[in-house]
Amino acid sequence: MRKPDSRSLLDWYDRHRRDLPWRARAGATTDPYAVWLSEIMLQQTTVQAVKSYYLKFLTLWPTVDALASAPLDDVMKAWAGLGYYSRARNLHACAGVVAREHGGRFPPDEAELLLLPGVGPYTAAAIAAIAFGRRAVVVDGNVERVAARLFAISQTMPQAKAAIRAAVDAFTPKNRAGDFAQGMMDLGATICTPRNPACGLCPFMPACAAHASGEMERYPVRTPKEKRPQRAGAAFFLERSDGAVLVRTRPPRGLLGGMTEVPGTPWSGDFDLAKAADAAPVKANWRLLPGGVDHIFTHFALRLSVFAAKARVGSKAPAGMRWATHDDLADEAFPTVMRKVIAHAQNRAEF
DNA sequence: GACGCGTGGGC
DNA sequence: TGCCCAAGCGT
Repeated sequence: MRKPDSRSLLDWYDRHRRDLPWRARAGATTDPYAVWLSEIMLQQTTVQAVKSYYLKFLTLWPTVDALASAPLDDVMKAWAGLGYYSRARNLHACAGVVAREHGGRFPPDEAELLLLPGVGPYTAAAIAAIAFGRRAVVVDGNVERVAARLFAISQTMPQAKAAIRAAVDAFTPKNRAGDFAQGMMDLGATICTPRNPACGLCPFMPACAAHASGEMERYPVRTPKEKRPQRAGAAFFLERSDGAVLVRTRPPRGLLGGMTEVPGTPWSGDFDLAKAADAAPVKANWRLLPGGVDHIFTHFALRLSVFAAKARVGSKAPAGMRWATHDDLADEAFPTVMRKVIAHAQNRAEF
């Protein structure tokens, strides 16, 4: 079997690189702000999901100084629907640090990038390599998979991370480290995929230990996951006759931190629907709507029962809550699960 | 080092 | 359908 060669990957990248909104033309340099913004959005998130958000953010805030000057609420609203909302909070905090402490310019040094909020080992290396041309060892999920297969690393994850990183380090070229990193990621996303890898199109096929063994999908080796627990709760959809909806803001940290929600019960594994109406935020003629809302989070599945009632235009919002007017409803920082609740209630308004 | 943290798409 | 996973980070 041949030794793998970074040159063959760079040649492949020059011919097959994906055209992405945040990616500069071949040979051109990229605005570090654009690289940073895209990398934060791409954390655990698919390219397809990121594209429209990336373009929206660049339009709303073309520079890191503009983003730093924006109210956090506006950033949370613009991020709504993309998930992992602590990223949005850290994004805003990071923009502030870069604007105030670095004169509006991202530091080119990997160790300094690592100090920024929301920037971890992967993102610091990616920005250093892609935006500044520094040699850095860039290891994301794609690179892990490519390297684990190429070198048949048989330890289970995450224990294998050290060996994978060492292998990628030894394999990363001094020049074009940014293109090398993006090439490894493009290869993982389009050829060396988790299932049914297209080995016939891979520049590493003659050098790949996993391909030689015929067990490509065995790598990286993972331990099976626990079953996802189920939780349940109730949401209370109170709508005024002018279309305003009663909402509140979640605490800044934790699940859906800082996002807007319809008031409701806690979500628990032993939710009792019979007692749910006692938790309503105001006295009203609450009716339990038929059906419910199902939503899957990373670590639990949720089923929400939805109660609905009407309120007069003059009704005051209880302490800690507010009315989201009909016209502003679409712009609220609702996470997807809350958009489902609202759509469910509005679709069943006749009940 | 393990866990908490969203959402949507592919098969 | 249920499960896996996606350019990870903070605690």
